[in-house]
Amino acid sequence: MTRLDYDEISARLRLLAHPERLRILDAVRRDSECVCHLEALLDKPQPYVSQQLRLLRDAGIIADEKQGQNVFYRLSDAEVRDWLDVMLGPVVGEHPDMSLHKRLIPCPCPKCNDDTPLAVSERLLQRS
Amino acid sequence: MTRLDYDEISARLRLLAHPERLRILDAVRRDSECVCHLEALLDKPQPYVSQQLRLLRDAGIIADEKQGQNVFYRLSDAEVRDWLDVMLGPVVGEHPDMSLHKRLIPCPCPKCNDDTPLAVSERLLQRS
DNA sequence: AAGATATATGCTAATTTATGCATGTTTCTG
DNA sequence: CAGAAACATGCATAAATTAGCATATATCTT
Repeated sequence: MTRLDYDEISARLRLLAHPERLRILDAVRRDSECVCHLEALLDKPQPYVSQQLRLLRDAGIIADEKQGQNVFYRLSDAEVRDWLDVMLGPVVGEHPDMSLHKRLIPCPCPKCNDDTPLAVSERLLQRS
Repeated sequence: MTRLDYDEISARLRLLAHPERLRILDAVRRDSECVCHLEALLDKPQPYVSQQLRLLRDAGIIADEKQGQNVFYRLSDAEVRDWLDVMLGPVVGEHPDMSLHKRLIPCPCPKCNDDTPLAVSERLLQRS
C-alpha cells in the first residue's frame, strides 16, 4: 500500500480548482483543441488562455502538439481524466459549446476546415 | 442534461486542494473523529485545525455533532465522498495513523474510552 | 462558583494565486 | 524579406488564501 502524499495530490488539485482551467480541461478531455478554439470558448484574451494552458502543461496534465501555425492541446494525464470523469461526469458526446464555436468562428486551423470549401464560406456568410 | 457549473465545482474543489484539509477529510470519511484526534493527526495548533474544520463545515462538506465536551466531525457530502474515493483511493480499513493516535494520546473522549478502564490506565502508563 | 478542558472565533501579516498587458517568437504568405 | 497570424512569455499589480495568535465560549468537575 503506497502512502498518500497529500501535498502532491493537493498541488495537482489546486490546478483543477479554477473555473477557467476546469472549462479548458472539460474541452480537451474529449478531443484535442487548438488555442484559438479555447480562446473562443473562454471568451478571454489570448495571453490569458495561454497562461492557463502553461500551468496545466508544466504540470504534465495536458500536452501540446504543434501543427503548422496552430498548437493543439489534449489531456495527457490518465489520473486526472479519472478525476474529471467523477467531478464533471463522464464524457458522453461532443462538447456542447465546442461544436457551436466550430460553426461560428472562422478559424483557419485544419480542425475547422476538414469539410468542403463551400461549407466554410457558407458559414462565414451566416455570421452577419 | 444539467449544465455544468464550473464556478461552483471549482469553489468546492478549492476547499479540497489543501494538504491539511485533505488529510482531515481522509480521516473523517472513514469514521467521525473529534477535534482532539485531528489535532494530533495534523500536529498543528488547535485553532488552526478548528479553522480548517470551519471552512469545510460552512461548505457543508463535513458535519459536526457535539457530544459533551467534544465535537465530532464526519464527512457529510456524498459527492465529495465519491471524489475522495477516486483521488485518495477507496477506504479500505482503519485509518493507518488514527489507530496509532488512539493509542498514544490520552484523550478523554468516548471514542478513546469505549474499552475497559484497565486498558485506559495501562495505555497511560506506557507513555512514559 | 471557580477552574479546567475542548473547541470556536476574530483579526492580522505573510504568502500565494490571479489577472492584465506589453512584447517576444515562430510560422506562414505574398 | 516584410507583414500577418497564432501563440508564448515576462512582469507588475490586484485579489485571495494561508497561517499564526489572542481571546471567547461552552461544558464539565470539584
